[in-house]
Amino acid sequence: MYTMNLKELAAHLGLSQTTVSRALNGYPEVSEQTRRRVSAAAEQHNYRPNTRAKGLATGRSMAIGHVLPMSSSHEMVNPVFGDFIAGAGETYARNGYDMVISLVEDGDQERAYRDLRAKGTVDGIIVHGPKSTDHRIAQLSDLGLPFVVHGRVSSENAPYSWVDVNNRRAFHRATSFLTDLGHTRIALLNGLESMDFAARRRAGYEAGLTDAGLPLDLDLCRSEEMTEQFGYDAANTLMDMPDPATAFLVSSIISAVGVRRAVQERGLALGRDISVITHDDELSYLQNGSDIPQFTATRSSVRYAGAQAAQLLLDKIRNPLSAPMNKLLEAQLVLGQSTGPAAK
Amino acid sequence: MYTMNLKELAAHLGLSQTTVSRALNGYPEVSEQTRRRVSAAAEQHNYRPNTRAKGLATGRSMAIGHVLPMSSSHEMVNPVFGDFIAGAGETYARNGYDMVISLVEDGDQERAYRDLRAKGTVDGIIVHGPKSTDHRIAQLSDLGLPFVVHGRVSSENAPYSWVDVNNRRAFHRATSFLTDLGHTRIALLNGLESMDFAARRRAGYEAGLTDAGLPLDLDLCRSEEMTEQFGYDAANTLMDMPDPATAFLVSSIISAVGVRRAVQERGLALGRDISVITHDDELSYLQNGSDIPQFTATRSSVRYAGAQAAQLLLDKIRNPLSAPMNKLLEAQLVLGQSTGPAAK
DNA sequence: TGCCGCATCCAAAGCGCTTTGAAGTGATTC
DNA sequence: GAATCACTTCAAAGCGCTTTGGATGCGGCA
Repeated sequence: MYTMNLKELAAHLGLSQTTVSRALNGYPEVSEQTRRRVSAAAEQHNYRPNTRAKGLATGRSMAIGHVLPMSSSHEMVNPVFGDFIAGAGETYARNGYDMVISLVEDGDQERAYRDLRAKGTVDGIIVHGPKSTDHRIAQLSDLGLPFVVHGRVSSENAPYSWVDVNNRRAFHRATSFLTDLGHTRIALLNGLESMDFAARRRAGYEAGLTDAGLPLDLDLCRSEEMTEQFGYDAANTLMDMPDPATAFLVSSIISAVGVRRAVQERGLALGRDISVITHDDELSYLQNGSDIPQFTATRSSVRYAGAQAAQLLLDKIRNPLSAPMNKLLEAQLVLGQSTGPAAK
Repeated sequence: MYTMNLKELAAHLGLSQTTVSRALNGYPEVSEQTRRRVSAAAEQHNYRPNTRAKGLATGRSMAIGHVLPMSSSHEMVNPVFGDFIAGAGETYARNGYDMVISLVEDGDQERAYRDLRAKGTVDGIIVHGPKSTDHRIAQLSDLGLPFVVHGRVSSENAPYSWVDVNNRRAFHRATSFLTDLGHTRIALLNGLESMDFAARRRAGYEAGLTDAGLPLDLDLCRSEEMTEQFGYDAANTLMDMPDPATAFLVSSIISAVGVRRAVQERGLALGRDISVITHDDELSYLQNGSDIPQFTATRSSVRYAGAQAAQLLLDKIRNPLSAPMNKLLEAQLVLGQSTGPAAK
């Protein structure tokens, strides 16, 4: 299919490129009449300005980069990512931005950011999977490339933009809820605790135990990639202990599904024999029940977080001198069918 | 951080832009000595050619577009997408390509492709979620933009490039496996049957029934977005029928998890009271057991499919005149713990 | 009549790169 | 010594757009 460019369109209209460009970009120094004529012709010939040429001229790429760390050992794309970009993508689309995804190995992170910056591929980036100690923040600040972090970095005390869930409070509340129900053997099935979010959840969990005067038992704490299999295996191990867990606090609904499998396989019932609270990102394909939530959960839409992060980033790009902005989302504690009083 | 451009680098070296450009791009008409000198300087100053400028000059964008249809009713990003792009992304990275994602509403599809083409954002695209009847193929062929389909389009008889799983055969075999075990009430929990892959699975299922001389009972066939909740609800309904299903053939491990939940909630056991076979895309976060597969399954790595599709597309871009290429992946039928002989 | 201001429009430069066509330099050949 | 050649290097054009700094024409005003 043939595609017209500005020069040809201008020639076709008997106008200069300048005028056509201005007409299409809504500049005032062009009469309403010609603007309409230009618009009509552009529409008819299906003219779209070439992104690269436009970008070269304006110095902006109208694209946002998402950098996903993948440790070379287990190259997984977290399922919450899908819903996150669904939210972000909608915001981008509304504002005429494209979304480019980079899957980067842990070692190459630094280079990846430099490249993105030097090559000018994107106008800003969203940082995924921040760790408790993460040099990327400092590095990105140096680079002068606008960015927003999905999550936070505890080690970083200079200000930067982020969108995060109040993970600590969520898990604190969840733990307290379980201790109030009389549970004393509460297991924590957490994500990798090098990840910032997981460390915060851990802290919330510990605070909850402390509130109830319960000791921290490291045997009850597991920390791994949050797969279904992890939930299953960990639950089995923990229920087989001499002094077994009676409640599980789980970092992802995916692992919670694994816990449920282990529980049900033993002929036990969730909410009666074993209590489970999970964090629920409101994944579209793995919803927590329809009417009554299946799991009691700390709920926070990751899709919404994506939309928010995208918006913050676009604002930052529009106004580069603005101070870093933060958004702390509170998770709801929703009551489901997976929790109940501890057996006597 | 300061970034150098070609002009400055050339000036710094006391060479022309031509020579520097050629040195860096490996052209022969430059002496080894100067090439080394140039490379060293480029490395030292962290020079990366600007993507947009390079693209403008070469006419290529070094980016691949992934277009995800999202019906406006339920805007879901399929979880298999994550693993697919993990596979594709690796191939792109190795070849210096970027990956840009477009989330497009069903109505805007046509326009989205025109735009992508006219704006020159990408050199080729991967088409996701093809339907049995899908005009996008014809349209893309018209556009002259290289593309590869993840899946196929039954309505299309002109050749085009695709990567697909042999869904029909996989579900045929799975059905036969169940009938061989003596099951006569086999339910099909399928994806939306407007989707091509789902239609093919349906056909395989029907062929399997026919082979065994079993009638097609439409009450046993469900077709929806493949969520966990769908599996749960459908399983409950089908087990409550007067002449209930004793086996389930499920299109996604996510829905299979829902089926399992329904089964276990009733105190029934998978593989003994109820048989389940699911399709298993080998999702990294939802693996089908570790040593012994939990579910008997038709298995095919969607991550691998992503890598293959990407490779086909890059080949096509490199050699635009080549004939369309296809890759039909055979699913393995792996035996797990979720199937057993029908109860007498 | 002459001048100014306003509303429109335009030519040309520039964004950072690749690539064409040509030129400079020795070394080699007759 | 001139002509040829291979090897390096370069100046400049061009990719498709935006934007600067004029031009042009017209009515209004003194």
